[in-house]
Amino acid sequence: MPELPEVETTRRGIETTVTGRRIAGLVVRDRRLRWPIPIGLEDEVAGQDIKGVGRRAKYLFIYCKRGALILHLGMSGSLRVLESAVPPEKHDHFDLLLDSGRCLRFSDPRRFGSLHWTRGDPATHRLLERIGPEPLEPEFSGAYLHRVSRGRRVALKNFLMNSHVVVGVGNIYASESMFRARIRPGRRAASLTTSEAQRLARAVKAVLGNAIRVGGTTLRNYVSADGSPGYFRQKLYVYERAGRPCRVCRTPIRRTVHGQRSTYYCPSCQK
DNA sequence: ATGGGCACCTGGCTGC
DNA sequence: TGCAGCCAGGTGCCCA
Repeated sequence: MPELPEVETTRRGIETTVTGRRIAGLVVRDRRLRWPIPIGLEDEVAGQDIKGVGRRAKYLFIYCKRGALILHLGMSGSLRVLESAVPPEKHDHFDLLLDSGRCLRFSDPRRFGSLHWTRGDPATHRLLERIGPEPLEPEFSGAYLHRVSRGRRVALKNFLMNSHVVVGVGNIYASESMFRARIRPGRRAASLTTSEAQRLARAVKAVLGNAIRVGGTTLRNYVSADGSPGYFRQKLYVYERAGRPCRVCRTPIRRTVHGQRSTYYCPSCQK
């Protein structure tokens, strides 16, 4: 479920609960996430003081005095704040217990999520050191997009989803951004003109920014940190709307596949 | 360097 | 009602 807006919503949702607290314990029930949770992490983390919560791409950071936890929600993960460590359910893989008595519970049916610990700056962690700019930062601009797309033959939608180009643009928002920029997702990246690159960068910022403002899109069973669902608070223009009329021009939305992922677009609005 | 495909996993839905 | 088949929001890695 989580794309960048959902991850940022989660970050904000846990921030005030965990900042300034001490970790009373880490309880791991299933280590088999995308990367196994290291044995002994419980001892490393217990007693650490939490300084704050950060995010880079879709990775969440819990900064501690002597290191940081690096968390990823994968495709089906969620992080919730509980008043106490009530009995866990099937996919509740670990709990971070706080000295306040509260519990930060990680749940992830598909186990594509992950938990790492680093003693250094998490931004320089092996998984993060070579990724592209944040989409909402000024560094990500039309000029940047135009420059890095020169000579690239991949479909624009895949290009947008490449974390070396820009981070945090997942499958839903890639389609939505292409629609907002009125550019066909299957075009080669190199075909972007300067004005189209400008439109596309602005579209990505607007789509992600709006989604964050309303607390994430949320399809199916995503829950934010307080457990609220937040269904469809963002209006989707093309995603999962194949065959239905375009909200702008009524032309039926088309579905295609790029890089084994569903792509949606309006054949009339997008050129 | 680039692009394409695969892998990791479970659950929900569809259609027979 | 049962079951096989297909699909799903991520992303690191391997190979040509």
